[in-house]
Amino acid sequence: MMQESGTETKSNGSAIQNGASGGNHLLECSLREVRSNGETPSVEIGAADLAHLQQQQALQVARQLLLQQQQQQQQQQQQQQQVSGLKSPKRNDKQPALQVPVSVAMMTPQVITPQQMQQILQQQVLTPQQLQVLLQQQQALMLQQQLQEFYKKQQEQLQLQLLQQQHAGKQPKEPQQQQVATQQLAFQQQLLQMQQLQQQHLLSLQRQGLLTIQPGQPTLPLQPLAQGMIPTELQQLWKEVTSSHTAEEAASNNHSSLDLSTTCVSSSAPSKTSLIINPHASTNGQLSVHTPKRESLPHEEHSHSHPLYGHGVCKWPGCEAVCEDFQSFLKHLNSEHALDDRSTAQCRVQMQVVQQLELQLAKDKERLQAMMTHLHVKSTEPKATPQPLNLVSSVTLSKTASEASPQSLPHTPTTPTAPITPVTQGPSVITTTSMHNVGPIRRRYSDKYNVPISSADIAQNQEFYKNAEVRPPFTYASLIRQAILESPEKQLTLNEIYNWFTRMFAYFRRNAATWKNAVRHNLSLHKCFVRVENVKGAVWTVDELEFQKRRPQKISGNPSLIKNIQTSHTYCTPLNAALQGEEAALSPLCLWKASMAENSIPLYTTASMGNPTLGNLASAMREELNGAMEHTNSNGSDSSPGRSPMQAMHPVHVKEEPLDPDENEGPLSLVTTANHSPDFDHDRDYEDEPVNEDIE
DNA sequence: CCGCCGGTAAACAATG
DNA sequence: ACATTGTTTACCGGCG
Repeated sequence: MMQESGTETKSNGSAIQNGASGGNHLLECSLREVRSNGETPSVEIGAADLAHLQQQQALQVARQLLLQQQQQQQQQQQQQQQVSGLKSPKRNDKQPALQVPVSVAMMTPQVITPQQMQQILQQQVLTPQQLQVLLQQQQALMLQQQLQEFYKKQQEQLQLQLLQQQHAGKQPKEPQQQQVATQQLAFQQQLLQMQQLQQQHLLSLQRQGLLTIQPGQPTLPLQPLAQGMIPTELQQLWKEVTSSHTAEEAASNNHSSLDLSTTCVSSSAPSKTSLIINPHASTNGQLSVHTPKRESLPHEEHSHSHPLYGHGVCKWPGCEAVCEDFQSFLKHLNSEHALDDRSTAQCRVQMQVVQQLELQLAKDKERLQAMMTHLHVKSTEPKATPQPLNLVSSVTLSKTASEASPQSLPHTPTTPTAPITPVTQGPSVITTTSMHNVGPIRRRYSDKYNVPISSADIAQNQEFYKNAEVRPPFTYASLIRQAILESPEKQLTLNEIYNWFTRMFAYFRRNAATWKNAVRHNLSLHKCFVRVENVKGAVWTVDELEFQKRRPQKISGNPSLIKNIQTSHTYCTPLNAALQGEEAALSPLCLWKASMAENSIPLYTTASMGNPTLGNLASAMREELNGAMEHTNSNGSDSSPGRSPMQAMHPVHVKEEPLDPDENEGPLSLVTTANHSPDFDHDRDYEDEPVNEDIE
């Protein structure tokens, strides 16, 4: 009925309806939502904006790494080619999964130098899989370092200010000193705060079991990560800064006076450079990448290395000021981002961003693991695997995808390939540079592309959509049908259908108004949905026959596909097989799978740019690979996916079973249950939940 | 180019 | 009066 959808509908409805006049773009909607949500309580500054910018920062790091890796991979590829002659570009990933020193590389909490990386790569010590992990670790570390550096700079700035004040106000004024002291205090408090946050983060990770390590799997060096932020270290840094500043000062004084008030900024800039750079850079050998060398170095160097500067733009969260050269950047940095409330607040936010990223990273890693496991499982199945994937990918992406695949292979870090099986096409998916699809919403998809599935797959796919705010590549009709069929009674009220949507798809948790309308529209429009009067109102059921009537045309197109589908039945659980027997064309189960393959590389991320809940890094990476830089994936992996397994369900209002064609529940539901996903309608599951850090 | 399909928007009625 | 549910129409874009 209506009583239950309350909150959600209201909030969403208003949010969207207000602005969504003509534009039928969810993108816009999501943007709007984000915007309206930007005003999350906690943070004073436009959290969304900050988050977005900060995300970009993170992306920057990822980008660097990716570039590195790509280059290295290219080299690697070249080597291979040299060795293997003209051998088909289609290297079959059989890469004898060298179970080698991964441990060394993987477990080391330190950032591996490019050289080391290169060595590793050249020696082919690592499988792509391992590389992926490594990459992720590296990213995490880089982030940590960035943050660390950030803090160092803050410290330095503080120090600098201190110096300046001392200089400027030669007459030591008590108030000034006090001020400085308080600033120091404040900053130290921040450090402590940071520590606490970090610890909390760790704890939460542990609670979530993210810290538990899968046996053979090298996991994130969380420990080291945490250490990277540890207060003691930071405080040590602080000390270093404080103690070394004299030396610094001396050095820098050679070039300019520190007195900003009297000296024009340009002259002070270099001094800052030197200040910013040195002391601590050395404390942590890993920082070499980012640490600008002394001022003697060409500006390019600086611009390359300063994490807050790039592409002629200040990358301070929320800033984006244009600075033609590094010098002016430094000026800007010091003038605009001095140690004040705003900066510290931003700093705080950045901290949270990093934490989010870490969390996300962990999750994504888990997901990756699941994906790989999944593929592994699948690999045991005959030929099914490779093709479908390609098909799927080519569907959403471009047709060039399949062609591109061979070459592109090396690029894909996410390739689940190696140790597992010849899954050749992973890459193709990733590499396809088609971005026209980003545009989002419309895809014609997997309806047609059915892929063999195992129940495990389904579960994982479900998990995927539950967490990832990716538009599911299914038609509304398919989804509605699925929802209904999943229900114990094969019938649902409208509201229950809504709830199913929100429960199963993060995407629908976010973009509410339109899809509800669409659901109603579909229910009414399609004959296959039958409205049945019920005691407690009306429920919707599916007329399978009707439903399938429409399908045949669709799938008719591609014989090979059909073939796949048919073969696929074999692999489906008996129940599923029964179900699929008739509706191979549309079995949502298969859809799940297909989409999964498709979406493991969410090109068409629902771009909600400023989403406070950061986009997930992996997606970002993929996008990077795809060149789709502009579309950040709002992951709404709001860490609150399948919660509320609530098994208690509304007592049966069993009425009629209009259709028995399949009294079998699809395996989906089986799996679902197994997977703890809340299978039944619980009209409140998500409504009371944080469903929306976004939806107001 | 056309027709089909699916998504979106919106108007409207019925109902609670 | 309002929200929900349900129906219907129109339009758009992708695709075969």
